[in-house]
Amino acid sequence: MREELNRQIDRALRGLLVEAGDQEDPPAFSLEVPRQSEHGDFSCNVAMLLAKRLKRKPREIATDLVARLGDAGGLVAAAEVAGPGFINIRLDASNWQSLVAQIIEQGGDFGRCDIGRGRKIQVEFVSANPTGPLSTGHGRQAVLGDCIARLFEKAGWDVTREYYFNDGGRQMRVLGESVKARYLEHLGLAAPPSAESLANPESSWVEAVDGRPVAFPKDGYQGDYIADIAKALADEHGEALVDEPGDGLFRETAQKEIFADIDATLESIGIHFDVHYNEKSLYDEGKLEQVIDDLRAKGLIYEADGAVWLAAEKLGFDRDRVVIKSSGEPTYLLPDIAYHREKFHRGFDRVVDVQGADHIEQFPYVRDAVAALGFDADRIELVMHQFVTITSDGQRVKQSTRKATFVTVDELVRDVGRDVFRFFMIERKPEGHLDFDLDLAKDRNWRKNPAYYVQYAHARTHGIERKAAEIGVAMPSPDGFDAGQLALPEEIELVRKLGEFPETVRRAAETRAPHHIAYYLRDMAGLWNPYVQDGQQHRVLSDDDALTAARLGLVLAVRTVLRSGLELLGLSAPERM
RNA sequence: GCCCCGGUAGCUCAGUAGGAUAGAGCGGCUGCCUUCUAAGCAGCGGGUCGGGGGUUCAAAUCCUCCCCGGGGCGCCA
Repeated sequence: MREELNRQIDRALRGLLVEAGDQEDPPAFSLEVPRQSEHGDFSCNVAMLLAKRLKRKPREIATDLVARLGDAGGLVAAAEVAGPGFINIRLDASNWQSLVAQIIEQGGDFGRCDIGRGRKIQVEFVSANPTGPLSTGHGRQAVLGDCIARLFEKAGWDVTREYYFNDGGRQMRVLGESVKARYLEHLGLAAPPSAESLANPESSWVEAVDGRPVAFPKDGYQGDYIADIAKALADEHGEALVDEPGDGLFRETAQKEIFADIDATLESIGIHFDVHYNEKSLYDEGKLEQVIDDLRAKGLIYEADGAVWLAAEKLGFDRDRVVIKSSGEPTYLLPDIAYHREKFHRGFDRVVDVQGADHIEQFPYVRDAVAALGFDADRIELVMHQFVTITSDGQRVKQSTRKATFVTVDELVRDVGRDVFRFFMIERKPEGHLDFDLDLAKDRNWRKNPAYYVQYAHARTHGIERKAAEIGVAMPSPDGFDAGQLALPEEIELVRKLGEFPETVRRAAETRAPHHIAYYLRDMAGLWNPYVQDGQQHRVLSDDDALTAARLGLVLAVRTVLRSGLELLGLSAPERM
């Protein structure tokens, strides 16, 4: 509809330019849905854009264009000049009415597009190290990444959801040390600190427990889950593991169990990954050495102070970065570069990294290093998101990762349920802070809680269908009603909103911003709920068979779009509530 | 000091390929239950779009300077 209108305006425009003796191409004008419906279905700004070029008054140009548009026929019901030179266009109502049948016919495909043309895109998200339960920040990222992936699927991309599994490096060693410390403590063998602990500079921290000194790693993980794992190991093996290094069985057990928990958490909010990519495999397959060699060949690697450096200044950064520490261990940067190069080797046309704001600084190094290795850096995109705060009773709920007093995804999901969790996490634009209103999220009142409000709008379509069945009225087929019956302003309004869905999906996909879908759904529900509620004015089920059929068609169209939208956010679309 | 992100109604936030009278939810106030779910709906009140300059026919939106908040600037990840 929009495209057709665009063509017609373009044709009128070219005619006008030819007559004016102007050889240039017409300007790129906008054709938007005005805020106020009194301004018509579409509004065009082209006359104002041309004013200077043609040295004529905008309103004059607009008037000429409207005259030329007159021949359009069929599509346009009325076009008028307004304000400083807008051309406001009202479409013939039949255009909107026929949309209802189209939506029903297309079903879940309404809103789908083929921007991706089947190309391969990878969305990497969560990628949390298996050192503890998922925090709310991870939860936000999980929902965000998943919704972005859903949008890409809707836009015709072949999507791979990927979790980069950090199982190499120091962090996992500290995890193992932490478990071992708790293991010794549990067996009453913790004091004094073991020789191994004291010999290791990373394990020299001594913590007082019940007045006794206990060896515990510096920056160790203090959560109860560590003690639980330790206890399970003690129960199973007794004192047999006293001489086992922290980096061995302790680390492996902790990693496995914690990851299983993470997986279960993600499962509980409906998130699945296609690939779990192991950092360790990059080590095992020699990818790190390859990257070093290739970067060295480009003159971007040098040695100094016993470490290996990336000459980042040559790439325009303000300082160089260590990629292999003097200890011989790579920093996170090296495997990251290797990993991202692998993404291209694996054939992805486009790569999207979803990351928290704390990682933002690192991204350019990875991207530009991969670019230096000969890949198109524009094909790597970053979606950055800020963190989550939890508010209850007007107060911030205090969170500390170090003390392991943070609110976990599990706790939140237990309190508010999966659908509300997802909706609240996706409702804000990624780059802004997200304030999770726990009281509102817990509120079962559908009027207040926006997640329920949208779901309830969907459930209402089924409520009407149930009522129809009761009185023996069948739901119509796409060609089984005359949509011309839908003539009330609020009905046209509803259909117009339905018509915006494809454009909304496209925009959300292109800008990687799923919150647009959440807002669209609230708007849609905000039109539909009142329509249903105010049934004195326009009951769907009435004595007028033709009108009833048309309104039931509207019910089906609304349901189709609401369900598609909920699906894009990964929410259920309940039939009754 | 440098880099990134925010600053829009009492609160939480939409709105940036420049468009007309800046929107929503929550909270507040006032109404509506013989109804396809009142777990709902209608209405009212609420604003120097952080501030100053600039570009433009037109700026919340673009440029610039400043203020405030968050994050980051490691041989941590």
